[in-house]
Amino acid sequence: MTDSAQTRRGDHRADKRGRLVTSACRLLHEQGVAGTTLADVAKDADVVVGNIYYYFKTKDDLVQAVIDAHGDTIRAALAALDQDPDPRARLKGFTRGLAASGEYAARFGCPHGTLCSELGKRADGMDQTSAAMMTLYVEWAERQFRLLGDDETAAHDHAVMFVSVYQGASLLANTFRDPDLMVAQARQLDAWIDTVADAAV
Amino acid sequence: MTDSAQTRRGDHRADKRGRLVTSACRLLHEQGVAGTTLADVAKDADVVVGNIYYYFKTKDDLVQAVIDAHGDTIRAALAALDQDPDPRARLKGFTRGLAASGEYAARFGCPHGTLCSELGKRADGMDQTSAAMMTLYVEWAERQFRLLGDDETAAHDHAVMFVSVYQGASLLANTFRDPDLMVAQARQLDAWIDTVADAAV
DNA sequence: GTCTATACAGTGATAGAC
DNA sequence: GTCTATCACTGTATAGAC
Repeated sequence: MTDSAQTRRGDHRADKRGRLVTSACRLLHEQGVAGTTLADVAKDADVVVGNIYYYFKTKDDLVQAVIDAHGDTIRAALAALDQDPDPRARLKGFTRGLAASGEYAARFGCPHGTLCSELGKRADGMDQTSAAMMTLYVEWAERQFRLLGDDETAAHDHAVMFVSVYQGASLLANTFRDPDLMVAQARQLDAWIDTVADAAV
Repeated sequence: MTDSAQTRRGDHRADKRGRLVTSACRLLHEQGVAGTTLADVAKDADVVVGNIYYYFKTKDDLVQAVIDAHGDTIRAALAALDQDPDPRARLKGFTRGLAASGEYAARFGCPHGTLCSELGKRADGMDQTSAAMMTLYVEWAERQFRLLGDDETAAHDHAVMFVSVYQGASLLANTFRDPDLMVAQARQLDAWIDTVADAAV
């Protein structure tokens, strides 16, 4: 994210770095980290494979760039939801997005969740940086529950529950290849939000 | 599971097949499918690597055997919970198990969830067989919610929500390396079960 | 049934010309 | 900055002796 501004400055066709990250973003989601080769990324971005190493020192470096890009995406999406002044409406705006992404999740799961799942087994630093994506979700939800009247620990627990359902539903939608599952779970989540919000006040 | 009886019949030290499945079970969980080589499994099971192919035609065959073994484990665990006559107590027995497996989940995630996550991106048949593990959970929970008074669709949606929280919490506990997260979410799930159960009757 | 040796296909990464 | 060629290595899988 520190260099994403630099990445975007030149939007000429010569912005190979940006194209590599965009392609890697999609391919890592669809095929997983281990299942995606640098040759795959290079081909999709229309870059010669050896040239990747001019922009990224190692494959992990490219993965890191993808994680940073996801961070930007998440921040932007949550900022859009923050337009609404009502915290409960914000949370439900989130679940509306969930339901809408059913087809997507059913095919490949949540891009951030599956990435964390795969990197979570590693003991090097890569697992910690992917955790930052989930932290964005949790802290955002935490703020909403605080505004709804929760104390600090309640807000945290509710926020984790909120994100858990999101991630769990994405996993199950993908496992069962069922987009409607996301729609149904978004409804469940809405009902749960109401019980929590009503109890908090 | 069809040949698990055969596997168990001879418990001599010569039961190499059983040892291979046991080792693969653990290693696939800790390192992922792609991250685990047949050499890893062979070494852990104290079997020469070339010999694996006498028992399993391909690596995917071994993965399939692991999935079948997980199926047996899940069935046994759920059957143990069924000893309790009260469906609500059964569900809470499940969440107690969740809280207890915090350390485990924090290090490597849920063995079944991470397996589904990784295989879910594949388009061959392997993704469907791993889905069977999740079906076991969902159908079991579905039966409990039916007994609590839910109609068919409500029971299904509640069951999926139940398993979603389980899976999502496991993912987050692993992502944040936080065993306590599972304990807190087990409590959240208990509270949710109560609201659902009380509303159903 | 068990083991050794090895074929074979990638895959990440580097060197160096242009 | 870009490209070609290639290295070093790993991983699945097979052949065949014992």
